[in-house]
Amino acid sequence: MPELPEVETIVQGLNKTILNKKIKQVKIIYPGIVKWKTANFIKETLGQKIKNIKRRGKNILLMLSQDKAILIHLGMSGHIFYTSPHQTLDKHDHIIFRFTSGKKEIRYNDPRKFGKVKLIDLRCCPDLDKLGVEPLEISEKDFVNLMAKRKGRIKSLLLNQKILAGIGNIYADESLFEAKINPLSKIEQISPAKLKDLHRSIKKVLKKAIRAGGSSIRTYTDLSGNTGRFQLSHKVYAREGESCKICDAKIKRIIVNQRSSHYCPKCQKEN
DNA sequence: AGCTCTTCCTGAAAGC
DNA sequence: TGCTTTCAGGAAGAGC
Repeated sequence: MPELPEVETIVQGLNKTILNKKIKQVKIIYPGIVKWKTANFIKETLGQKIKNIKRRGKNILLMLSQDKAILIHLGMSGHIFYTSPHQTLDKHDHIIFRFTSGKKEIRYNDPRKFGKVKLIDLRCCPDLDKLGVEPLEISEKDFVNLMAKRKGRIKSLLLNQKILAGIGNIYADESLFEAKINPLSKIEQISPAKLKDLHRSIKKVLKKAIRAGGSSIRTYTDLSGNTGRFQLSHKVYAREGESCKICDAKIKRIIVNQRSSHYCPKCQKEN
């Protein structure tokens, strides 16, 4: 599941490989991923230069001009590969971008087809406009104020892209463990001091994950097919039944708002 | 407003 | 062994 650190890693990789390259060919094998009329998408992107590559939440933005960009959201199982054109096509390769320079091409691969690719105008783009603040950019004060305005369970809030953009299930669980907050906790019951802990924890976890090249739980890899290393540092995610690395209690998994949540019942007491 | 359920989709894992 | 069922979850939308 590509979340902020994985997407950030991919964006860094793209900046090293396709920056300033001009799109020579766009092959759409499975049009369902492209949320735009196929012919128009090809017409609008052909001949365009990748002027910059940015991340916003879990979205990858291939900037074609000041206002125009190709937006890629990897969904659950989306991959971007930078590979030789001679490489045999995988059955889940859906889109191919070829460039006027360089020997390799970009392939969008997505077994579960939850991802999307579209051409957007940044002056008016609901996909981006609706997103909340970047968790690595928000100040402690703003974070506490943002939380204070909200009700409901802290876990759901962390997953809500309209409030904080980029955190998914892995980093929500890891951040809550780091801050010693139970995923079921109601926001209004969490003290400002604890919210400050959470703010610090989110940044710490995300930064560490970016440095580790993201988490490879099931299928995530970078552009070259290399796995990340942060899964080795996970303290709760996908560790149900295993021992807490701090207190030795057994890690529990529960469902919070349709999402599985992993936590240590001893370190993260409900208040 | 927030919670729950549903849909999209397929590979992996579990169950029989 | 091999078939069938369940589960995983990012995001959106419906209904409460």
